Amino acid sequence: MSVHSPLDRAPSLADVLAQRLAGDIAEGRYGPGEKLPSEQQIASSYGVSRPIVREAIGRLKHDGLITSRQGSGAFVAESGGASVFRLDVSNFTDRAEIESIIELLMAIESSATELAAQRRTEEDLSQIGTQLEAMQQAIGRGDSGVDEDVAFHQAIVDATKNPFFKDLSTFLDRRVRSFIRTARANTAKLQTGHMMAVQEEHRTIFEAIKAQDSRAAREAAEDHLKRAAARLAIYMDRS
Amino acid sequence: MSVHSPLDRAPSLADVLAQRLAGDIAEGRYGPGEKLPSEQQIASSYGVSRPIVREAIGRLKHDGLITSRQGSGAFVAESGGASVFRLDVSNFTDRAEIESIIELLMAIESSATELAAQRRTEEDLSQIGTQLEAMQQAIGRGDSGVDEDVAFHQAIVDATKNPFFKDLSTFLDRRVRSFIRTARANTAKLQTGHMMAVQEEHRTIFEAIKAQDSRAAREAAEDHLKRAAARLAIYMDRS
DNA sequence: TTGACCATCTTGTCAGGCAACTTGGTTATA
DNA sequence: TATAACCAAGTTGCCTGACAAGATGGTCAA
Repeated sequence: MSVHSPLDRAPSLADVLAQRLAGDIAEGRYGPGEKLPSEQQIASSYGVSRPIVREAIGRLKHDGLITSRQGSGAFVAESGGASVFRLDVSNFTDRAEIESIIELLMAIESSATELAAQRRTEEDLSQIGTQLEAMQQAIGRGDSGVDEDVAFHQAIVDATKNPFFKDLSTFLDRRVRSFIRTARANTAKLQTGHMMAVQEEHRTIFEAIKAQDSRAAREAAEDHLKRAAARLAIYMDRS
Repeated sequence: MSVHSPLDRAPSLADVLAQRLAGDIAEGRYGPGEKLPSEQQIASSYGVSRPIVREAIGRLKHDGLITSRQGSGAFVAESGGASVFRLDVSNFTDRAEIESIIELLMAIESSATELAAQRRTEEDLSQIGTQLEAMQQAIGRGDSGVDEDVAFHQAIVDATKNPFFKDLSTFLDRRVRSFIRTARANTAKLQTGHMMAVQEEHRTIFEAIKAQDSRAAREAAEDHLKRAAARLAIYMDRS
């Protein structure tokens, strides 16, 4: 039984207009700092109403592609490109895309673990330890332990004090978590053994962070993530 | 002489409304799959007009936070959180933020270099080699070589065949590049020596990728990026 | 009980208009 | 002539009102 994707509706006019304008900017038809035509002109030249133009421009503004000044006009943002990066993983069914995401997650988390080992305070360490313990108890209860697993990694990422690592990791974790959940549910027989292994790997990471051995922390994280990815791949091959 | 930032204007109504709605969703006031109030209701309850509500909702839709169906209503996206990640580095003046970005860039590029060593085709290798050569010629011409430097790393990231690495790295490079440019310009006396060193480090990376030695590639990339960050830090301390 | 049908609600789009702000030229003054 | 005040046109920000298209729930007839 498969869940139907929400069958992508016809994109709204504002959508296609925003995309066309973004394309025009990307292709350099409007250079950096250049003034865009007025909303009226855009509206008439594209054959849509001004509210549509406003909506499209508002979107580009939101993405940092353009800035507008009341009474003056809308201008393409300075210095090559947006100030906002959009990571769009909406088509989450493609296996290649999932693997790409997991790769990105591995890159982030292994680096984060290394940094965490260098920077962790005593409080960070206690937080991570708490999550490690929570995972242990989840195993004892026979829970899936996915939430505790994610929380453990989140605690590590928090210790880097780098908000970008944190936000990106939170986002990627969210996107991957449902996969992990179903994977663990569908491999119920192997679950206990797997989770004991996971916990062992977590403990190795924890000890490295505790010892502030960044190199060991990175290697332990890489090892753990590679194994985790392999465990996930087994599930994906089966389904 | 400092360039004034465009002195952030009063945020538009749609902006603050979008932020409030996003906050409501993040805090779980509207659960996943739940239906939002109608545009009319939102408009009257927030004291704004419907076009403003439309603009705000359109923004959230753009970010994958909600989906709307004509005739039915707007619904919070399923499965915890957006399908689009926004990396906002608009306040690029804060030094801590710059360092965080550089850290992220280092994490991405060192992992990318490792993957590139594993996956590079002959064509990838020749592309990377071409950029290495271009950098050499830029040094000969006395150019800054920033563009060639970036192109070299881009060629490596391309070889990973991972679009997320590529897009993220392109974006981060763009944001950091202007800094590097000014840094090299302001350290003109050290420039030649620095660039020879850079080129040497690049060659080490290239050789590792050529030999498909992923471990050596990662270490060379890490070494190079750490040195690059240190060179940048020298400039930032001076300014 | 079941099926067709319709009133109602909601979103998508449009038209027109007013207020606030910017800009460039015009005019009056020193 | 040069300068300063001023004004008119253009532009964005926002609003009201309206209609079309699609979805939903209830009603009524078979």
